[in-house]
Amino acid sequence: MKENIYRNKNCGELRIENVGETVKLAGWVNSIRKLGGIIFLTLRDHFGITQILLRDENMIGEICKECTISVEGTVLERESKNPKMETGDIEVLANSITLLGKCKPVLPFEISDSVNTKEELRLKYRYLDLRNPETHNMVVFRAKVLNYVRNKLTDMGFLEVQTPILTSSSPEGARDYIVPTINAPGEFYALPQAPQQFKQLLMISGFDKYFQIAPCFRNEAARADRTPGEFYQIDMEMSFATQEDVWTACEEFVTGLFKEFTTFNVDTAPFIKIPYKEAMEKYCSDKPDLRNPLIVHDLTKLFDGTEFNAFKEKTIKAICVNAGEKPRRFYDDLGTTIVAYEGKGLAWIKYLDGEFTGGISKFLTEDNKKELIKEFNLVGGESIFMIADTNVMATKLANVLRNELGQQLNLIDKNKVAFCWICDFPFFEENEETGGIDFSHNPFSMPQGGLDALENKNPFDIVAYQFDLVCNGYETLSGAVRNHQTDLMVKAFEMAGYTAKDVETKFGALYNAFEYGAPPHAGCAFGFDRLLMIMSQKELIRDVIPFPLNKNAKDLLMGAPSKVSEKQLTDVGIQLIKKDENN
RNA sequence: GGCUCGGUAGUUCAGCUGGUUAGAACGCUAGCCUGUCACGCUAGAGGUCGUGGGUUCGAUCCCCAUCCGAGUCGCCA
Repeated sequence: MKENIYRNKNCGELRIENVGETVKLAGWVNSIRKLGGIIFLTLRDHFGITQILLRDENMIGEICKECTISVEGTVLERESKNPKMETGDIEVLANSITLLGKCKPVLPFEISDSVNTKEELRLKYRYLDLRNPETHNMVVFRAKVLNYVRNKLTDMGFLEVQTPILTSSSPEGARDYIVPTINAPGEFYALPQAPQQFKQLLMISGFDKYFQIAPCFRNEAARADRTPGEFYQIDMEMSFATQEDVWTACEEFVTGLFKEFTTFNVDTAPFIKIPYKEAMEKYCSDKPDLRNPLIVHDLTKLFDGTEFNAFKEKTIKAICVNAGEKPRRFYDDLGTTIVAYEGKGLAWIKYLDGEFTGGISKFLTEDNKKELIKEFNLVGGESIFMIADTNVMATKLANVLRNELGQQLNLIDKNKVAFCWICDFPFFEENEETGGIDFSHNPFSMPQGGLDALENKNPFDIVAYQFDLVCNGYETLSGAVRNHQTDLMVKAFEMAGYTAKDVETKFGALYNAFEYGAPPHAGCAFGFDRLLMIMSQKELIRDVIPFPLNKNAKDLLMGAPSKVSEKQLTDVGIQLIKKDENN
């Protein structure tokens, strides 16, 4: 450390070898312990904590916890060492102390216990929360990962390109954040939801492989694993590339990442591929947690013609598992969970000593029993959980049930990281309200079978070169082979109810560019914050973001969003509607 | 926007069927303490029970409204 007027060493580096040296440290007062005659205080900075010994009580003056001070003194070997501290063999006997920044005596929360404080308060005083080594280290970890991402992708031949933040509104997808401007009152920029069009344009410009740690903005609601407002993607695109090329590149990148920063038992490449349709059948989810071994069975056919009213004319999804000796309460609570997700209930039976017991067992016919034994290879001790509902609801609830059983029966190995590619996503989906055709995922992706498929296949049977990388039940990446042919694009949009003119106005830049020789290209984007969340085993995405917005996309520290002056509004041609007059 | 849970001291929480002066721990203040490291001991200060209304002899507690926060559904191509 370069010496200056405040310090010549940091608070994490002094060891037994330094005994006898005169040093100068600066940092925050972490704790003060007065023992009558002598005072121990610990000094904390970015690098660590060192104990300071004061032999003169008067030296403490008005210094209290969390003041910043500079201490000049001699390194001593401690009389009683502390093996829990890295610097626990030594202490610094203070010759002089300078108070640099005074702190109020009562803090909004104790720094050492900040993680147990109400989140609202932590966010309002985020600068104090970030003094806690646990939160502090998260920011350091994030920086290290960022650095690795840059180096690794650069080594792999990707070129980092920054694309505009002030750009134009994209009509598809999430709602935009819009930005007014004094240059064109009444007109608005939009913040990018993703650099999608720009990265494709870069491919058309002849850049071979692109990446960007890209800020993305979506004006949508938050979840525990989804920050509202803004987030970061590791955005990638490759020209003259196939789906497999993207998979290979991503597997190399992501396994390297987990190996570098975690000690988890990570799946080795190549990761297994599961077509969307199969994922929905086996797991009732397009983001299955493969650490969970449970498989969903469809018993609709098995119960065809049943006299059990709750099962009549319903889709039946079932999970069979040996739940061990669980009390009745366990089954009831699972049912409550299903009802909380708007299910009608949870049917269950147990198979013990060759007999079906409990729950709805009395409604089973002899045929039902035989077929159940065959379907699940029952040997005894199993419980079968069944959901009867509409196809959509039964699928949704079976997913809830699978996750719930996985957790409650401890079937999930927390030390494992399970990856899978979910591929062959449907290109179109039915609009539930109008019955019309909508793009199901990404209108820019390439339909498998090309123009021929678009013209001749049932639209809902067409799948796209479109994929997600799922990790422990989280969607960590979404990608696709792009559609780079204008005739295909026009046809696809036409099927979804748009005209060629619409395509040109909405995606003008990209549409025009495709007419000047576009390379076949493919790419993807990782959710950077979500990757960090998985790597650091956090349950809240806010725990991996230095200055997160709260659930309602408010910045409690800076007070954003906030009102602006009349002049600012006039400059950009905006007049606010008064709320009271609006009702 | 819907649903669920929550808001009590600086912080984390308890507070019984509605009933005397709303408690604990940590933190803070003062005093004592020369080897602590979650230091210890003694004493003390600190409350608009989110806000407004209602029921009641009486409301932290029950009801209504409202604000704030979290989770979740919708939403997130």
